[in-house]
Amino acid sequence: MSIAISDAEKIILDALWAESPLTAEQIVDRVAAANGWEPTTVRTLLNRLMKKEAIAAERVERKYHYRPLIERSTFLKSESQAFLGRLFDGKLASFVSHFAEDRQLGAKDIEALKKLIKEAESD
Amino acid sequence: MSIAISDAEKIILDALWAESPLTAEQIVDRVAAANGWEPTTVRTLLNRLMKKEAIAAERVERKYHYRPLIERSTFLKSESQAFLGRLFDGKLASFVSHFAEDRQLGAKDIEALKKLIKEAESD
DNA sequence: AGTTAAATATTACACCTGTAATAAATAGAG
DNA sequence: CTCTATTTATTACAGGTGTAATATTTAACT
Repeated sequence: MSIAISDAEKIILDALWAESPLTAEQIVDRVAAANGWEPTTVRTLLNRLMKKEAIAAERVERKYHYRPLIERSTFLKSESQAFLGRLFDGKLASFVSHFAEDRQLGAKDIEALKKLIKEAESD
Repeated sequence: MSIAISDAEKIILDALWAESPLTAEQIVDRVAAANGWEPTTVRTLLNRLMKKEAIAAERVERKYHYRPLIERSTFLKSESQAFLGRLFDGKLASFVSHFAEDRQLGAKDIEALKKLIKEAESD
């Protein structure tokens, strides 16, 4: 089941992936207002992430300095794989195809895809 | 928040998308063993899907005949959008790019992507 | 009409998640 | 040494989810 990070927990991880280590207070500053959270909510999420060993903390004076233990790219990869597996039989092409059918493919997406293909082929 | 169908519920929906209407018993036959579920578990999931109005049932004699109320493609679309939004800022290209970086793009994927691009452009 | 078998409906229960409030520890101020 | 402010830790609580067991309804049989 991948790494089982909840949506709320991921917001904390995002902050730590952007910059770390951070103290609890700094994390509160970065995410609480934007999500309408009380500081205690952020603390709870930090504790849960600790328990899951998704982050670690080092005590410096009286404050903890938190840093991520799992890498962003690892997380994205496992979530992506879980998503494709769950809905599209693990196949990227099925997913993109479904997307295209729905006419949700924008010009920008097409440009990006072309570039990726070129890179993948020249490799 | 899309349609909020849980993983277990989706397994039931998959059966109904493949064929419908089906009776509870027929659904049990199709999914229980494969998932290690008791028949009552399947009933519970059917009831929850009813409450969510994801499926409907018609009583024929003494059995209900279930059918999906949400379309598979609608569901896939909303799940896909939620996934891209949650992890890749809503951008398909970011997702594919992350995928490519990881060298998870297979020859088959590239073929499929090329075809899609051609179709999208000739459109 | 009473009993049984089949089907459906209700209830259960633990764990996860979102969202905190409250309690405890500890360092610094007086 | 005691009080207070800061920080961390513990507890809470409702709703969703996985996974069922039990209870009720109902149609059919004797």
